[in-house]
Amino acid sequence: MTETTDTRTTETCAGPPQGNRRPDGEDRYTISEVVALTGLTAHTLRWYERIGLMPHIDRSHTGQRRYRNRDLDWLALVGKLRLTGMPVADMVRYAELVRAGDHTYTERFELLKETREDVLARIAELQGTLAVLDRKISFYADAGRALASERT
Amino acid sequence: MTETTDTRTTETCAGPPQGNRRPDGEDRYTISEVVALTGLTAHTLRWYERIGLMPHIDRSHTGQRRYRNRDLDWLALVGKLRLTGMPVADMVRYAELVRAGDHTYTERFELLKETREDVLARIAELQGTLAVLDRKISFYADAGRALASERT
DNA sequence: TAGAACCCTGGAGTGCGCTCCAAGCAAGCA
DNA sequence: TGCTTGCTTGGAGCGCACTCCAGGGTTCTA
Repeated sequence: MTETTDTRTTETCAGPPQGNRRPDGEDRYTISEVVALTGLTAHTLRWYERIGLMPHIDRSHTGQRRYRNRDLDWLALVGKLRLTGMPVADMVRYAELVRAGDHTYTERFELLKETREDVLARIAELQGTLAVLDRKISFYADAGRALASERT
Repeated sequence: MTETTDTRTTETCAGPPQGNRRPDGEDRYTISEVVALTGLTAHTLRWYERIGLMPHIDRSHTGQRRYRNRDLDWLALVGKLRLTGMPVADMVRYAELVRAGDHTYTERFELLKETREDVLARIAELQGTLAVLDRKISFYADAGRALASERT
């Protein structure tokens, strides 16, 4: 159970495996392939690397990036965390913990649990908003019917 | 059923009435009172007004803002919409429709329905993220137990 | 009547998360 | 061989949603 395995190569951790991936060993994607697979821009991918949100990406003999399946898995997790509104700085912190090795397990655990609480709170907030929207929507639906019947 | 009534004075539209409000007629809050009631900063309140997200706020004889209950209701709605991630520009658009009068009912209706769909999609995304987090959290919980038993 | 606390304005500044640019190297192909 | 397309870098720029500032007027309390 290595640090790489637990956070980056088990694709069950970041959603179902995406279709068009190459088998391990031949998984060397160019940046534009990763753009197509993730929906991120090449700018963003390079920026993620610069700020330490990505591990060091393999390079071809001429220095071009060659992403691997585990990098895609990591990007999938980052994408999920981004959806929660987690600041990029916090994700960088998590990435640093992963790089630091196994002794950071508990810290990562705590960080994930806090994030989980945040997500639950966000969902509750959104459901509150949904209730407000539904009230207003039904108000406008009634108003629309009233106007329609006035016209007839 | 006036335009003001439908979107700003019916407090049932923006959540339960907050406790410490004054009765209509004596509802003239200073900006710092609104700060205390909403959690927004005075800067933000003035900025909302400048960009057209607030209606024109009543002024005292010396030009100081005096907010009314309907303004608080509107701010409560804005707060809810903000939680959905709706861009301020879209909220300004909605505010403009409200100011424009009753003939914008259907447009407001459509806007709210779209927002509702967005919120539902956001909730679904967050629930997907929650599933990922739960998988990772239980992984770390197991890893923690394994490390603990190794040590004994 | 003084002093503290509050409020006003237009405009400039901030932090975040990208997004783009310039200048150059590399790879595939007619 | 030239042409097109793609990739590289550090650093500058952008849009959003605030956030703050300077310089001045107002209101409240003692």
